[in-house]
Amino acid sequence: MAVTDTTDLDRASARQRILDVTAALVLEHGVAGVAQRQIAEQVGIKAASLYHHFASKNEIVEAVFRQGIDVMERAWDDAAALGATGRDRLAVHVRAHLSALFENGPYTAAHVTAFRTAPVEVREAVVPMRDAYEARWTDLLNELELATPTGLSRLTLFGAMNAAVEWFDAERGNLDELAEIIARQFSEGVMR
Amino acid sequence: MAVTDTTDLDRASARQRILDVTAALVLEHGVAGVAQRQIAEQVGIKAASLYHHFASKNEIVEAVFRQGIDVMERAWDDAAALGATGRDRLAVHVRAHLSALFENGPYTAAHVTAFRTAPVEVREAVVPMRDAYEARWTDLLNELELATPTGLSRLTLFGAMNAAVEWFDAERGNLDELAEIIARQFSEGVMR
DNA sequence: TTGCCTACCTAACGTTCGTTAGGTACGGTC
DNA sequence: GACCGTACCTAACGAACGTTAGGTAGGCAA
Repeated sequence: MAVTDTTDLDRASARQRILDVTAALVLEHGVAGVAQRQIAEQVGIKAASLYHHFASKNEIVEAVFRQGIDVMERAWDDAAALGATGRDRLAVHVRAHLSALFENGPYTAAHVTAFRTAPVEVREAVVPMRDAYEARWTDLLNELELATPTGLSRLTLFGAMNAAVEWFDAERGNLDELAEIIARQFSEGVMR
Repeated sequence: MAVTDTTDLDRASARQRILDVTAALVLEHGVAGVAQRQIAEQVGIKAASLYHHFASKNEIVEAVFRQGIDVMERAWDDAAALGATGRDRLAVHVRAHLSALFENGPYTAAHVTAFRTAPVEVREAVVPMRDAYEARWTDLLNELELATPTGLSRLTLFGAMNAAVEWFDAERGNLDELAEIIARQFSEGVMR
């Protein structure tokens, strides 16, 4: 008595279309700057129909933020599978984070720019997922034994990477180059 | 027939109180997330009375952003007056930028976090002022002859510094230390 | 054929938004 | 004492907000 495949796909794709346009709008205007009527219009439905897929605006925004982390974690896993060592390991993961920001939809970019000003309930619901991703970086930086204290280097490194959202042009820029430069700046003091 | 001093002061201080609470609220919630009634309440007046001091919400926000740049430029000038050379020059100006972010009210912090998602009209009006501040950094980094191309190093450096808004605790943290660490990370390749 | 589920719709709710009109109380100027 | 500008106020405007109630059209199941 399972639901048919087509229904599953339709339901999933409608949901995904809503999240796609919400992520793009949130990236541009912030959470409070996006209206559900605006989301609905770009999806091609009426605002009230959003409630067939999500229970509230906050729930949509929360799903966008979660997917932003999903994208980062998938990029991390792909990078880890490369099996790089020492300084290269840092470069590879920096490249992966930049990939999440620019090569997999607006989710991660929306997350890193809009999370801080989102409603408390949304933030609190997403914090555990965020922490898990940050912990991966903390572990990596610890293992690399940088000259700078791990906590600080993670925070400034995140700053340098995430700030690219404000200026990097995904059409023209070269992400490999950017990743190399950022990794080099942060890898003084790597032991092995 | 000049207006009396007390009136000038009152007018200026009322205006400044409005900007103070607006900057703090914008830093926390973003431009779209702040209502004029909320600003007015914290100032201790009614929303309609804001129009005695500013012509619109956008005008208030624009004034906040401009003051954010003012604070940065004053900090820059103070730092320049120290007459440091070589690597120290970078450290001194990094420290100044952090001072603007954390030691002179919420203006600069509000600017760097909320500018990107502000209404176009507001952004366009403020862009020339922003560019002037950025040009100071471009010149400085050019003179220091870093290994990394000037354009990129300015952008990642701004990222690392501004990101501190998201995590740095002005009560507990040490800005001198943070400035030292950031400057060190970005000063590999300084010639003299 | 009937009935149910899905994916939307129209219409409207109460609230909040930025903004305007038109006061009032008060300190200083003539 | 009449007058005027300043700094606020109350009241209200239309528009937009998130959200809810109650449809409808079409596909699938029995």
